[in-house]
Amino acid sequence: MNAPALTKNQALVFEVLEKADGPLSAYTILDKLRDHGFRAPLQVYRALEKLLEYGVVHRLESINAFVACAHPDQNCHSHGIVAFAICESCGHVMEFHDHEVDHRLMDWTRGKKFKAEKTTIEIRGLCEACAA
Amino acid sequence: MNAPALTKNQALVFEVLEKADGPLSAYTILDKLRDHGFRAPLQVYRALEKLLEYGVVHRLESINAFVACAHPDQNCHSHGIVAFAICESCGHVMEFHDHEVDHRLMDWTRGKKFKAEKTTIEIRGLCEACAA
DNA sequence: ATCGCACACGTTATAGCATAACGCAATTGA
DNA sequence: TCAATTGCGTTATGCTATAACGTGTGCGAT
Ligand SMILES: [Zn+2]
Ligand SMILES: [Zn+2]
Ligand SMILES: [Zn+2]
Ligand SMILES: [Zn+2]
Repeated sequence: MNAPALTKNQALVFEVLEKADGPLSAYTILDKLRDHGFRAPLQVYRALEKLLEYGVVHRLESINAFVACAHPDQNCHSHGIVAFAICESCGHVMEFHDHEVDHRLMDWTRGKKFKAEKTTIEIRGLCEACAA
Repeated sequence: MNAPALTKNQALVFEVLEKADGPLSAYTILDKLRDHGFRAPLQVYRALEKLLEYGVVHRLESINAFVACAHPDQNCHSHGIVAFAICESCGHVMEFHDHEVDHRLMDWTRGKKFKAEKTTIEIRGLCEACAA
């Protein structure tokens, strides 16, 4: 899915996520956009839905939060499963891809004839700075 | 963490999960236990907290639900990361382990000096029966 | 024995996350 | 022009999870 021009609301939500130094919940985004006229959660969720579809934002399932894609130039959807390491202390997120992991999981699903649609890989723990 | 004898509430919650043929939300569990005196979400969440700690129940982050461990005899905590394939049509869950995947993720975290505490791997899609 | 502590439990209230359902306006394409 | 699509705003609601308080019970230390 390639990203068409963003609408006003989509651009606002995306900008907030890009500027943030970590993942944000939908309601946190809402609060940051009240000055721009946002009043209701749906305004955020609807924008997020599109941004996720375009692949420019990722959802972190294990913490109910959203983060701008760390690889804006590439197309995340095109190079396999996206994995995240989430620091539970400072909140920073590292996004990475590992084709070998993709391969192993694909092997498993093929063996089980399971049709994978969306795979979540999230490692929670402490980043180097916080573990010290 | 080895499981000590379960308390009454813990046993009731575990029994519900074991008998279910798929993951259940905490509130669904609550409803199933109203006849046994359960009245409030906390009764379920407190039991789940312990069952998760003992490793006999897993939490599916991507669907906010809980499932009994599929390997009751083994100790899931002892053989690496637990991965799940979740059918979005029939709700069935397959639990598996792949040491090669564990290895790759561990390699990555070591390289980044990230101290992993808990890793989530969840594949959502369609099981063989439902994909047909 | 009784004090202190840990733990499970019950209850009420609240916080946090997400969507349903309605209507309106602008765009597009037949 | 008409119908279909898409985005938007608003209100209301539903689902998920925890805070805060108090009770009772078991158990080891004094
Ligand atoms: Zn990305
Ligand atoms: Zn950190
Ligand atoms: Zn297990
Ligand atoms: Zn299925």
